[in-house]
Amino acid sequence: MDQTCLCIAVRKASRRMTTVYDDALAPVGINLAQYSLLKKIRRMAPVSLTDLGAAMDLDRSTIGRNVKVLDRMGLTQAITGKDHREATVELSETGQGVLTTAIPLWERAQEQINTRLGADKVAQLEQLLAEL
Amino acid sequence: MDQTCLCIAVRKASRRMTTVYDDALAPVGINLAQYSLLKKIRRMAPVSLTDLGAAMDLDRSTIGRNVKVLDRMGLTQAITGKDHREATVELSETGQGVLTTAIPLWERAQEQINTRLGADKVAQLEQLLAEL
DNA sequence: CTCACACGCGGGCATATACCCGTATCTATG
DNA sequence: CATAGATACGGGTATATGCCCGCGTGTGAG
Repeated sequence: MDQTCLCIAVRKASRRMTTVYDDALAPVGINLAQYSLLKKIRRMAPVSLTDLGAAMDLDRSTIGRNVKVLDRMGLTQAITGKDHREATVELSETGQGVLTTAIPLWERAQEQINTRLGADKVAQLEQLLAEL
Repeated sequence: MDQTCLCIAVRKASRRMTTVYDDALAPVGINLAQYSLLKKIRRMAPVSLTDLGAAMDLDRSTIGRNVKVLDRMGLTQAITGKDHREATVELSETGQGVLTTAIPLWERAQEQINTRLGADKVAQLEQLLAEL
């Protein structure tokens, strides 16, 4: 008997669900990870990479690299503060526009999942995941 | 109000849980993704990369690259069949040994999650994830 | 004021993952 | 049998992610 591995199940679900959101966001040229990062930056801006990492539960270096991509896309910009160690970032105007456009697309993906699973099960799932 | 994004929650859970399993498996020098792949190869061997990909819900090229790593580690080996297009793989003896050693470690990680969440909630979670 | 230590990052290294294209091989049709 | 179309991969390209190391910057203890 093959014991199911919760971790593998979660990873698989993660991949699949990410694809749904990525597809939904494709028209604006960003993926879910970038969307998530943009939203966080908007909320926290101006924010250091370290703080972003802590808030998103991601390694600082990961944030650094991902922000670099957003920078290259012109969606974010660095701000120079007093502490010359910090790389503080905020959304560019383009970034704000993209995020605004992206939100309804993201909501559509949310609805897609809600429809497929049912709102109560989604809530249940969120609850369980939060306990991990 | 910040609507929680199920996808982001799943991704976060995936990262965190993967770390737990990766740490548990570290003593044998493999991570969860590799463990999962080795187990699948053992069950299906000799198996083509395409079939592995289908079984694991992963892109074929991803399987190819991941198997290459296992190959380099000496855990798997290629078998030449009649169809010269296929890259059929199976576990090496070392790979079998590593997998055998890894299983108890993996089980410990399973237990860790079970303890933290409770068996019933784990079952619930698996159920919900399967519906995605 | 200085210097040791803490802090914030970038870059190196490695894996995981996906998509696309080109090549090699097989197969089935004419 | 010859060739068009289907298959199976490998490699290129790009992102996401983590860990570790080294460098530059801040800061507080003496």
